[in-house]
Amino acid sequence: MSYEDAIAALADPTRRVIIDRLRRGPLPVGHIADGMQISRPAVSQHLRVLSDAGLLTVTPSGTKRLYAIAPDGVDNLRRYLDNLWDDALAAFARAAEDQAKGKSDE
Amino acid sequence: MSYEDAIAALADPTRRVIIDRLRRGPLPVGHIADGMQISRPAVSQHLRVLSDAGLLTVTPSGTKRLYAIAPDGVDNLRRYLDNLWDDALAAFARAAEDQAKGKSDE
DNA sequence: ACTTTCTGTAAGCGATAACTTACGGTAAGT
DNA sequence: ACTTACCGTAAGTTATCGCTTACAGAAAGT
Repeated sequence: MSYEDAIAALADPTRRVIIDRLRRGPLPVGHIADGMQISRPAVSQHLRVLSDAGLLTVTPSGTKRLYAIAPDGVDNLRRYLDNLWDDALAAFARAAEDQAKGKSDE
Repeated sequence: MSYEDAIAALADPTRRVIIDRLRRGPLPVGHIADGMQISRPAVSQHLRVLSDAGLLTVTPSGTKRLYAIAPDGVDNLRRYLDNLWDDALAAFARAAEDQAKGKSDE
């Protein structure tokens, strides 16, 4: 749910591959695992992590389970980075000013 | 340098604490480590990871070394998430449409 | 009812990551 | 020249993570 879990989930390359496969739309587990170099249970475990992080939603459809990217989860992380971006720019500008005035540090 | 390294670096809670301490401006290593519950060498190791990921810049100043957030590095990650956000929204809208038409999956 | 399909979970193993202490090295002050 | 302050790196340990195989369960078809 929190952006902390989301960024931890997206830190894994394999999970980003899974996310990439869901960019076009929802897919069942088997279809996601097809062509991947890891076992299907491994994919299931990754899907669990992504779901717990609020990045995916699940909708059962018969025996299949459709996974889809949850926009809200992505937005959480996006806002964190936007905030960090703003602060970084402000600090950068301030440091440039201070250096022009001759101050080096605190 | 790449957003992959950046997201892996920011996945660690301790490294996010370090980033938070640099939001107001550049700081030397000792000042960053003060008040933290891990040793100073541990902080140094984290700073190395963040630097390698392109999230920090280093400017030697006497015996001290000033670390600062690199806006470019943050922006890399920001763009990745903006892209993912766009795709997620489009896929979400398409899935809602498809469901309205009665299609369940592929 | 039985089989098939699709999926989640448990147990166990190997690799990696984060931490510690100890050491080395550079810049400034006396 | 010597000391002090500040910092990075090496070596070693412990915990966590990602993977595999094996098993269990639910839904649909025959």
